[in-house]
Amino acid sequence: MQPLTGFRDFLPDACAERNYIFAKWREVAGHYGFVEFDGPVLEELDLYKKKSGEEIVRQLYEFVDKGERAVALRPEMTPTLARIVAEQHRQFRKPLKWFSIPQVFRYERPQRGRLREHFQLNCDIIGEEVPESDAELIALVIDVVRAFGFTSQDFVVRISDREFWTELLKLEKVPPDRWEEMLQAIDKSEREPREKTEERLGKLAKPVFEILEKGGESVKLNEIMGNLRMRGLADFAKIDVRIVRGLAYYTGIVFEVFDRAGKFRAIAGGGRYDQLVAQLSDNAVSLPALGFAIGDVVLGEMIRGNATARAQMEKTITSERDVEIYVVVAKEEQRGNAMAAIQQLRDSGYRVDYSLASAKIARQFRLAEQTGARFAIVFGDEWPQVGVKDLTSGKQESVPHDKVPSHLESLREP
RNA sequence: GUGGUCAUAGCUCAAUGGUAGAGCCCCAGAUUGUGGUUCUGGUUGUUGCGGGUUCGAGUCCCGUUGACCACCCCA
Repeated sequence: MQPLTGFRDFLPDACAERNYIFAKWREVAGHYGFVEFDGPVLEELDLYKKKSGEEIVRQLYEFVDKGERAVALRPEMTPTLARIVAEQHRQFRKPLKWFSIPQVFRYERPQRGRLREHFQLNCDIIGEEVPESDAELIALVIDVVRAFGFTSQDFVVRISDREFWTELLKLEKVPPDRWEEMLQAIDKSEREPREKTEERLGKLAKPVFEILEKGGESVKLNEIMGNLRMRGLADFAKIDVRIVRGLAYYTGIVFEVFDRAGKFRAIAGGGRYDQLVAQLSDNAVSLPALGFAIGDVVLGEMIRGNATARAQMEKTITSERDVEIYVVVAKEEQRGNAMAAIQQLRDSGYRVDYSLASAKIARQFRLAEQTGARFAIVFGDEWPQVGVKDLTSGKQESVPHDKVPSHLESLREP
């Protein structure tokens, strides 16, 4: 039996990596004053339809439950957040700075960096419209990636502004109902042959390509770059108006994070969605909002593909997982005394392991080695003395059993 | 949804159409109380599944399931 297509088992090594990633995410979000929330994995299908239209249903894990409700596994966190905020925002001072680490689902064929489920860090600021909030959010995404050991040599945030393009569309008198189509064409221009994009854009092709070739900018974009420069983060970001993002709900600044080597798909993306809360609450509540998401799959691939990031991860995982003390029961008659010591050491906060079944001494030492223990404590004929062995140096000392805790403390100091 | 590549031991992989193997891991031993390196021995398979061709199929053909990669789409 295997897991379903596109789903993962997390064996201990994979689970340790996942926990490492989550811990870094929580740590950095905390540095920025964000607080964690969560919501249901299952939502009414309408929540997603309302936001993205019927065609999204094709990629949704969607079904009718036993109460005949049309439901879907969450494909992203933003609609849930917008729903919660529309209902509950009065309880909280603005702006809200919230993050979440949801597992999200999509029904599509798995491929590199993309499965049918993954975890993502979502960070959102609700109720603030000044560009400083856009800069703050971008600084956060930069610091999230930096936390894994990556530098400005490894990744870059490409920052754009949908308003930059909608201004042009207004100027060129393109009817608003065709804006989304035009934005999609610009979004695809990097990945498609020029002729195809020209065809999509029609009379807009000429001005758009002029801008793309000489590089666009705006007062707002320059202000955000200036803000990042003050933080010393300018090397991690650049203005790039080619970024538009596929989702229809973005209204202003949008950005995506890429590895500089271009080996992976976008590792994070986000932007401003000032209308979404109003849209989901039928205009009962209107709050400006912005957020980003970064997934665990591509980030994990990138960490494993980078020597520095990988070493940092492995070191952290090892130091948190290895047991510190392995108790060797050299004589079965000593098992009772060993158990008492094990309980005491565990109460003191040590990670302690031992062989549940009786085993030869050599095997117990091999197990001590394999669990990564720094010390072995041998219970045998010397009782009430016990042997405390430093497994790194191989040196063993005989210590009265009741002096073991203080002896370990003295060895631990340096 | 479309296309390509692949599927052999727990893991990584061999095997001209002719008796299914290696390394790693695991287990046991090398004068009965001390790990890492060594040496010796051992366990492990309906060759993903179902059909077909053939005297004979892991190998060739068809189907199916799954994996990987690309496209579509992008949260």
